[in-house]
Amino acid sequence: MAAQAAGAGQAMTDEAARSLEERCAAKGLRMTDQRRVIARVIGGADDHPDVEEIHRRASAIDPGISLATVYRTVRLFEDSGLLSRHDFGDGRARFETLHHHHDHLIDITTGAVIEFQDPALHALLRRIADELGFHLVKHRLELIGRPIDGRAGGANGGKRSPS
Amino acid sequence: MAAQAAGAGQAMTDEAARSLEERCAAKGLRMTDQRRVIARVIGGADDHPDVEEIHRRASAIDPGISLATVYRTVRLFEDSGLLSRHDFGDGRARFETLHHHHDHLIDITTGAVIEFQDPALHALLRRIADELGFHLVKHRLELIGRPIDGRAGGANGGKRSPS
DNA sequence: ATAGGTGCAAATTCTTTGCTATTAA
DNA sequence: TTAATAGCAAAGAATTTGCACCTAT
Repeated sequence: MAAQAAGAGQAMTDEAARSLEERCAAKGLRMTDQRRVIARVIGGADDHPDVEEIHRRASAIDPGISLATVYRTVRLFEDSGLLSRHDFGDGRARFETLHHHHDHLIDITTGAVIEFQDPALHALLRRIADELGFHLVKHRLELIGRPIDGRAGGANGGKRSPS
Repeated sequence: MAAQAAGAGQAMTDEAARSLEERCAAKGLRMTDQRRVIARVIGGADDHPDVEEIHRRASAIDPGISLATVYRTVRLFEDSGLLSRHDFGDGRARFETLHHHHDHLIDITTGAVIEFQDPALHALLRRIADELGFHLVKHRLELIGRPIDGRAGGANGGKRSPS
């Protein structure tokens, strides 16, 4: 089987959070309380929160954090190569830590996001770019699908459905 | 060769414009002067203009057309299945008529958009969705690439660089 | 000490909408 | 005729920014 669902069962609630903080520090970023909290929130998320959701979760830990700071921090982390930003079709940007490479399939009926990875796909994309005379720097890909009757939610390994 | 650049040399300045107008009428849309002009602009474009650019080009033909009308028309055409909307990373939405299926590669150095189509890619995407338990409804894909030295602009068949 | 960060509110940017006058069918 | 449309300006939603005050390093 080429494509396999990924990202469902990783135990990353605390470990990845700390490593995001670590990676921030390693990048030489000034670590304020706010950034630490935001890093923990994003690193500990197993979904793809938008800025407001990150702010909501961060506020639960430290009520003083402003939305502007979340925007600034998320931008900073992205520019530092620690986060990736996604556009799932609703107006807002969604974020996740940059762990293993994967792409997303969006359930058109629920909005749920399923992660998958497929080496053959990446090889093909690289080859296509190459044939057009380009070195593939990165790509944006979302599949939009409708569950096949009978095996609908099966691939969605316990992921919270994002509204 | 699997992927081939497409969309560069089609003679569509007038023919596709008329056919977009025709398709609008065929869909039962009320054809106002504004819609006719906007249809001609979009149908005649060989690039991927955003709303402001469409408005600019439409205004050159009929100065009375408002931006709001362009937004409404573009939305209408999209909902009628006559247009596709793209997000190339800059904030605004880009549009093009829905002709043959293709995807886009964006030159990271210039922002130029190269169209390509690759049947093997689409087959693979369908298969991936299928393996995850989904019927592939549609997909969003952009490759971001850097020209390989020596054969840089070669694949870009006379396409206007979109700022 | 001080360059850089934060909060707040105001500003931007892209897009949608309420309302009245206009028009295609 | 009359329901749908256009223009205009005001409203929204997401994101950015100016400024005075704080704080990691």
